[in-house]
Amino acid sequence: MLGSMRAQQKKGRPATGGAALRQRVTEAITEAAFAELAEAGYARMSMESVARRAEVGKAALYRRWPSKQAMVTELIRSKVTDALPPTPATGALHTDLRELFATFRGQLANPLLARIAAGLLAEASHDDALAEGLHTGVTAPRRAAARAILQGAIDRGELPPGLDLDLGTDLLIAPLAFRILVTQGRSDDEYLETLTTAIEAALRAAAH
Amino acid sequence: MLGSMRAQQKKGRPATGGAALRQRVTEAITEAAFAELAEAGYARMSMESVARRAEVGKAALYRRWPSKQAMVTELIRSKVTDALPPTPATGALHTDLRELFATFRGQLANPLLARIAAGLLAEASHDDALAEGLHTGVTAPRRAAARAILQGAIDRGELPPGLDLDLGTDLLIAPLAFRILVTQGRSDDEYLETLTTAIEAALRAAAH
DNA sequence: GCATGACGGAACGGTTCCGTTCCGTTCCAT
DNA sequence: ATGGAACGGAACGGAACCGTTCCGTCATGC
Repeated sequence: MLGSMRAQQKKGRPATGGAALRQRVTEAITEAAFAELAEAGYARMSMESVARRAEVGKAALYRRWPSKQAMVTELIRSKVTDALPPTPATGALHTDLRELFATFRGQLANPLLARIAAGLLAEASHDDALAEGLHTGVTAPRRAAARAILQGAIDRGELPPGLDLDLGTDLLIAPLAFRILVTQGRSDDEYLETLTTAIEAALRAAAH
Repeated sequence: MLGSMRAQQKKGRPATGGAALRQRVTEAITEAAFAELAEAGYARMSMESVARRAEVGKAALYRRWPSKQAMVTELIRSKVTDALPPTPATGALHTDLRELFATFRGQLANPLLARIAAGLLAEASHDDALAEGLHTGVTAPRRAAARAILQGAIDRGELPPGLDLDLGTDLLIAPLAFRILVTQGRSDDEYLETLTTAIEAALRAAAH
């Protein structure tokens, strides 16, 4: 998981025994890094503030990652791939949608992650490695899940075969993401139900 | 327009005549600032790089604005309020929507603005003044325009009175903004037409 | 035509940050 | 027990940046 954590077993070294990176320290750094990332954003976050918050020497950071960028991208990647994307298959479009929305809401509800997410999306424009990591780790699997739901509904005849899949996928992601990340309005169960009904109607109409 | 541009007419000063801030310099700074903002984002943009790009002394910047933050917020505000929000009133929901989407697309199509927009949204989380400026200058008028269209359609009986106006407004903004700013997919006339039809259907279904 | 003040350029002090290096201490596998 | 390595803490060089100040030059409005 931590790229630079390998024990650096030099060639003829006896390596009689010794100390290993302590997990408590790694956890403290991780938690502090996410907190700082949420409060300040990537550009304003400093390795010094992370170390201070974690009550850790800065050297402990650089013992684990070679740079600030490496640390952040790796933390994001592991955090995000932990929360695997869902692929509901209830057999009916309405309930599939409802479940998908509930899962998205659950993942975005964490205000820490929500604040970080907006910043990372912007940061990705100026950082190709980060953009790539976000795409394969976050965007792509979620779009794939959304697409699978649509394709299933088409196969069952619940949606027209001419459905614009790109537009359809946008409709499954954009309104909810927008509401939670930008508008920051309520997204309770009643809202989710209305949204589900509305998007279902939109999908049926979104054909060429 | 430029907050600190006032002539500083001290009390008894004769102010016999003299030099004024040269417009060419102001224009060069403005253009350079937007370019740097798009390439680097707010946090990475430096006053030095703006001055360098504009082929201008750094003092010329501080003669106009008291700080980096003041410069950026004021530039954004003036740029954005120049492009006034539209309020289509064609008398029919479908054409109103279509016109609104076309206007949004026109405003977001500028790739310079698009890159800046995502960065500013993220920045706003950490900068209350910027958030306030964006809300009153950008978000609020656009949401008001969207709401007006919906209310008109309700009054004409084209949409149910029970329509969730918050959700409806989201639906008018989120999918298109998401596609242009995040997905960066095509948004040609055919897409806009399909989107219009889909959202129209969603609105009719988005009632309590 | 003449004073006023903006101009480009350069330098500066002060701050912040990155990434490295060095301590003396503490943990841990052997 | 013992030794190797990670630990917290501190300091460092180097770089970047903000905002200010000072120049000699040059455009402009009275």
